Amino acid sequence: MAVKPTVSISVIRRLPRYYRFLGDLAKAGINRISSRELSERMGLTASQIRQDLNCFGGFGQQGYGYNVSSLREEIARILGLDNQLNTILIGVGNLGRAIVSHLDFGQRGFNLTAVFDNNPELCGTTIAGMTIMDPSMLEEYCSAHPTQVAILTIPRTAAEALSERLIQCGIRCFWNFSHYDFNLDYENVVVENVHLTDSLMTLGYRVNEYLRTQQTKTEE
Amino acid sequence: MAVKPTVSISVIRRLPRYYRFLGDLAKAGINRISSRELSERMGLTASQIRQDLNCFGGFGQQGYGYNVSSLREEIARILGLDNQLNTILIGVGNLGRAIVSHLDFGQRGFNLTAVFDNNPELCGTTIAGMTIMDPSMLEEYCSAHPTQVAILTIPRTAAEALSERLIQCGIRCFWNFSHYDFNLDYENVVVENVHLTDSLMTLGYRVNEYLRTQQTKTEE
DNA sequence: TAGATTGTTAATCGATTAACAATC
DNA sequence: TAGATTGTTAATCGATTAACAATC
Repeated sequence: MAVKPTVSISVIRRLPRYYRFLGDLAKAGINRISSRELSERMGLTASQIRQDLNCFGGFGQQGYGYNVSSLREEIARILGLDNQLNTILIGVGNLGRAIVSHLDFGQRGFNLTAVFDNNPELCGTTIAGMTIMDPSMLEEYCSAHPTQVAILTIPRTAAEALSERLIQCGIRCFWNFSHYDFNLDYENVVVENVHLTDSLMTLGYRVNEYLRTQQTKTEE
Repeated sequence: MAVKPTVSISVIRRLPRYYRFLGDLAKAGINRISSRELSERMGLTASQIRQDLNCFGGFGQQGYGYNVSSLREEIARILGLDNQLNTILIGVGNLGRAIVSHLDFGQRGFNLTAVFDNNPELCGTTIAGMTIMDPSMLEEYCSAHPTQVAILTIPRTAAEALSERLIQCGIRCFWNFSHYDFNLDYENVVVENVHLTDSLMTLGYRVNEYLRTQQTKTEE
C-alpha cells in the first residue's frame, strides 16, 4: 500500500476551527455552504479552505458547495473524535482542575480515566467522578490500564522528574503545559505544547508594537 | 524617520523561548554561547537563530558568539518586559484562578490591576490581593484606570456579550481564552488566542496518526 | 442548458536553510 | 596572525493564493 503523504501541521491546526464553524452553521440551520461564503465568515481565503479539505478528499460538489453536516462529520472522522484515547492527567492545581472540569474530553476523542497529584491533601478526594491518586501509583495504574496520552499540568521540575517514568509506562503522547522540553530528551514522542507564559509574552510584544503605531498616528 | 519593517510573527513567537533558554544558561553559569551550540540545545538551526536575532540588531561578536546575559536583556527589551501594561482579567473560574495565581505578570511586562466575575458569591472576595468586582463596574473602573489589555477567561457567550463594552472602554488588546472571534467583529485589535479545545483536538489527530504508524511498523 | 462552484494545477509569496565574506 | 563565528546574501523549501478546466 502506498504511504499516504502526511498532511502539514498548518492544515491540521485549522481543522478544529473548521469543525467549530461548521457546528455553528449546523446549529443555525444552514445545511449548505460554499468555500467562498465560509471563507468570508472565517476570515480566510476560499482557496485555502478548498486546498485544506482536499488534503483528505473531495467533500464538495461542483456548482453546489459543501453539505455542512456531512463535511462536519468528515472532519470529525479525520480528527478521530470517535477513537477514544485513554488519557491521564497529572497535576490537579487550578489549571488541571480547569481542564478536567471544563473540557468535554469524550466529545474530543479522549477518555480521561485517571488523575494524579502529589499533594497528600488532594489524594483520595474526587474530581469529576475520579479519585485523585498519588503519582507513586502511576506504574501500577498504567500496567492495569493501557494509556496513550498524559496531560501534564505540573511545574517544569515535576515534569522533568516524571518524564522517564511516563515513558517507561509506555506513554508517548503528551499535552504539555509545563516548560519542560520533551522533544529534546525523547525521540518518537508526540508533544502538543501549551506554553501560557510564551503566549503572554508574545501578546506583550504585539501590544507594545500596537501602542507604538497608535502613538505615531497621533503625532502625525 | 524610516518605518521599521515589522518582524514576522513566526520570529516573535520564538523570542520567549530564546528568553527562557538564555535564562537557563545564565542560571547554569554559562556566559557565552555560539549560535551553533544554542541551536543544538534548542533543536533549531544556527542559521535560524542568527536570522531571528538579526531582525532586531547585531547582538553577537564574530569569532566569539553571544554574551548570554546581555543577549537575554536585549530580548527582554524587545519583548517590552519592562513596559508594564495595565491589564484586567474577566472570569475567575478555575482557569482564571490558575492564570492569576501562577503567572508572574510583573516579570512578563504586565500589571494585573483588577479582576471581574459575575458570580455574586465571588464578588467582594479577594484573589492575589485584588477584590473581585462585578462586571457592571467595568466602565467605571476603566475610566478611572486606563487599561490596555483584557484577559478573557470566560465562556464564548459571555465574551460575545462583553466585547462591545470592552471596546467602548478603550481596550483593544486581548488575551482570549474563549472561542469568540474578536478579529471577525473588530478591526485594529490585537488578539492572542489560546484555544485549549483546538489544541487538544490537534493533539488527538497527531496521536491517532502516531498510533497508525506504530501499527504499520508492527505489521511489517 | 447555463450558472455556480469545486478540485487541482500553476504562480506567488514568505520562511527556513545554506553559504560565505566580513571581522572579532 | 589563525581560527572561530557572526551578519547577511543567495538558494531552497513549503505554504498560500490565483486561475481555470472539470463538472454538478
